[in-house]
Amino acid sequence: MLKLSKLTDYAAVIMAQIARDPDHAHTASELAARVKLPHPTVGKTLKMLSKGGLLESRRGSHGGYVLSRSPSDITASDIIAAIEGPIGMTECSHADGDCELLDTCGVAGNWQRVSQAIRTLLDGVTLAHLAQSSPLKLPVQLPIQSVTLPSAGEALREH
Amino acid sequence: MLKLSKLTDYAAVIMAQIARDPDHAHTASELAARVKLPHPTVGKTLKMLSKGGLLESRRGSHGGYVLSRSPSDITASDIIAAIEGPIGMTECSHADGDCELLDTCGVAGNWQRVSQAIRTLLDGVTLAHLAQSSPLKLPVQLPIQSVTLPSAGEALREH
DNA sequence: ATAAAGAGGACTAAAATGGTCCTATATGGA
DNA sequence: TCCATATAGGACCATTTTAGTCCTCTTTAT
Repeated sequence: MLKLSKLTDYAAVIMAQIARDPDHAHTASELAARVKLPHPTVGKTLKMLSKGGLLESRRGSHGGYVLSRSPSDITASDIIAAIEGPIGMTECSHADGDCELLDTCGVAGNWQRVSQAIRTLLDGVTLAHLAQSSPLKLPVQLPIQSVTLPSAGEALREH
Repeated sequence: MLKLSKLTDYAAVIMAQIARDPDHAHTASELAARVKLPHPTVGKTLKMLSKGGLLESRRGSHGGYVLSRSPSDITASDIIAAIEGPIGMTECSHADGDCELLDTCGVAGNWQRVSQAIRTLLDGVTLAHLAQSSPLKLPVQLPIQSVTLPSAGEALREH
């Protein structure tokens, strides 16, 4: 279902919490309590976000985590990539893909375009957006169809 | 990684095969040979696509599968939904979600918007697009940012 | 020194996924 | 009519992925 993993989901919620109070460090236990999830799980998630460069950590007493950039400079793509690795719909979406069906497949290139479009979309959603409590006011119909369809209709007739 | 399942991947390839030769029925064995995948797996995939209303099946000798609509009326969303169920990034993206963290979460509504945007994007990609052998010529940068960002920046300052 | 924190990784349990196979049913043709 | 060829619909198992826990080590403020 193109679903995010639970960990990614947690990550978003946790990042949003931090973003709403960005001026001091937050510990794993504090966040676990606020988000009502078990401490070890929250800890793990925070470590991944930190490794992914989205959080700065401070060890020792009075330690914790702080955003490494402003909420508007952290994107949904960043968060997803930190937990799940590079975003792509198919094996062959990333460079290292070694799909031996490539010749019979015939759709690889097109899926890659679609992946790219989704990535671009997620690049446009920032932590600042996610953290705001009232829903984002995106237009229900994005003008994507008008971008992809005309060229596509013609392209179909190319061969 | 927002990845499609392998089955969905197969489904797309198989649908594309059929779309390229839409005028007669294709059997599971024929498609399996063409796509170089095991017959049982292809059979399973075809059954799902048929149950999902994307293929019409004819039983018995000279049976097989035909597209139930024209390739330009079958979308990537349709294919994904037929194999993986409703498209949504999070549990709470669909109506039946029963996430008990909703109050502490604070990002649910926003993820739902993002899901919706992705769905809209995938609605705009048809089987006709996927089936064409030369890559879709989507602009690398879709103008999504210019749609989502301005309103979002203001929305942030609302509270 | 000590208590409070994160780093890193090993480990287990549970769930999803991929893949196979079997039986039943429908259809066309000899 | 009978047979070969298809799909329909599940049951089933193996594998992988995911979620979650735990332990030990290092860092840091008091």
